[in-house]
Amino acid sequence: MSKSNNVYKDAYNRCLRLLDETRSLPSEPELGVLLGVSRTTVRSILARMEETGLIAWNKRAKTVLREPRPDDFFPEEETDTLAQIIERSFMRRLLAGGAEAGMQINELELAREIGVGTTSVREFLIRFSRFGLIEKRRNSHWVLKGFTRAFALELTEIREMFEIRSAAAFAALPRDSPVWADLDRLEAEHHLLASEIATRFNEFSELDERFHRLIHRASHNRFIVDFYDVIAMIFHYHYQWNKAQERERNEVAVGEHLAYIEALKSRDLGKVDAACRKHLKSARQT
Amino acid sequence: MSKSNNVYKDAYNRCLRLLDETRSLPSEPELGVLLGVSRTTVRSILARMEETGLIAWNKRAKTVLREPRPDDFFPEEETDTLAQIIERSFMRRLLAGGAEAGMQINELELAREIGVGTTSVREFLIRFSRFGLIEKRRNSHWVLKGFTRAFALELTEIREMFEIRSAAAFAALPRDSPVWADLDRLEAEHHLLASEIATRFNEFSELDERFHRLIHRASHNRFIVDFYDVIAMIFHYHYQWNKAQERERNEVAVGEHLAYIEALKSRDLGKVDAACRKHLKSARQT
DNA sequence: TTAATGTCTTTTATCGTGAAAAAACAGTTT
DNA sequence: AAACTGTTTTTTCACGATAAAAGACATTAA
Repeated sequence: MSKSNNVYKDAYNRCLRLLDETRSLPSEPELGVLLGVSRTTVRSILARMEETGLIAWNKRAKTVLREPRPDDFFPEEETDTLAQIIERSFMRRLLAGGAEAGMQINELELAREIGVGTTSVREFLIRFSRFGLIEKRRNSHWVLKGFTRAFALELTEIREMFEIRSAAAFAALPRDSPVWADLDRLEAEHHLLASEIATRFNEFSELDERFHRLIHRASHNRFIVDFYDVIAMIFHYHYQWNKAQERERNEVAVGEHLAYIEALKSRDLGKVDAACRKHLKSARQT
Repeated sequence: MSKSNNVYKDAYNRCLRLLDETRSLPSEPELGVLLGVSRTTVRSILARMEETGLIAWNKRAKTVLREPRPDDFFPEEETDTLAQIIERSFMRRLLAGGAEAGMQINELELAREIGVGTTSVREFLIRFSRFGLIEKRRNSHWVLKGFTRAFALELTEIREMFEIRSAAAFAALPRDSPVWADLDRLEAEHHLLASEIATRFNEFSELDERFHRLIHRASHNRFIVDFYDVIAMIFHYHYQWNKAQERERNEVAVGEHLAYIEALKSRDLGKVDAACRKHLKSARQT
């Protein structure tokens, strides 16, 4: 079992959803772009669709024969990357079990527990190390630094520096920059969400991330943009863990975002700074 | 050839230098701490030293029999980590050959060229990616982003933010903090280097790194401290490449450092800020 | 009874290998 | 000739295996 074919399975599932919309599928290269996979994978997908009677495939002609049924889909859990699987297991362990600082992490044990090879675990840990939660002892084990208060404060400090600077850069962008249209679109989504906050409050975190990423991108600095990965990762797991007053918190945040957007659109640096700081301050509480 | 014994060889060489100073070696655990390796490795070293007639080893007694000769040492190049070897090859390729942005990086090709397994190259690239010079396409190759002017500017922007903040934190440290003694020591070293700048100017880069790392550490923020790795890496290879007016540049920098140290010692935030900015400004030129 | 040495076990670092996926090449169709 | 399909080659991803190095346990000396 050297490599799972999750790329194929995931693309297959997404391709099934395309069948609902059309009578016939586009060309192989076009499908490849659409699904974000190579033509090799596209052809495997088409081959199976033909086999299961979903389409008739003859060279360029790919006619849809029937609607996909639920059992045509591959199970969700088979579409995950190994990296995702490892990350989830690791984070669960970290959040659920005792995640005391100083604890040592054992590659082999982790690999056995998750049921994957050691190489994948090693590579995951190396990638994960940039989040500042673990550290490597040369020729030896990894050390957990813990989800401590100190960590949160250090993260927040950088976040504030970067966000304030990015917001200023954003406001200074010329009127004809395409980001203003993006901002308008996000503003509309915020209004929509605000009006249906009672039922859709859990969709906020996704919107939140898109909004902040847009702002950070205005810095035109790869280190600032990349750092948002750290923030996003922490937010992601923090959300899953701490659901207390989620609705209220999100409602407040939407309001702050709207004020923040307003300030950005005014292009008044003083206002931007104030709105940004206000939002960050309330984010800091959690 | 699953794993080279460079840890052993390097520790062996360092242990040879200890023989000059003493008549007999300390206990195994003590030696382990001294050399930074496990007792297993210490015992391999002792075993070989006994074999080559350097010491007489009987349980606790480890008497030095003769001075080490040059040919007792393992060749320098055999003491390098695989990671170091890969990094060097990679950087040489990057700096020497055409390092145009957008170029693809091929794991397999790199591995073959350097003569190592693909796993090691992969792990190196993952670690290296945090420097912001390369980027991964999922399930596909790495893309080189290039040593461009933009990269230098983005790096400088963050560096300035972090350094100014760290310097302020440094100056605010209480009088009884041990860092002041460290600073005094560094100041003395700067004076010494300044007086012998004609012959020792190439030792500056090492001093420079220690100085800035001390300041960054005062931020007590792991992200700031870790970021200095990026700066140090770039400096390291930049120095090797651009030796023009090295002496003059370093002489100026030593002077700026001394003024900077003076400002820190005054604990006057205004002065610190000014000295820090001045130094960063001239560093920016290059 | 503390701290060393001697011995055995576990973990890390690295490689070769093979399937999945991408990419390159060659031949067709419009 | 531009864009597609068919076929072959190359690269990435992940595994198990193995030597180096670390770590744990048992024994002995001071």
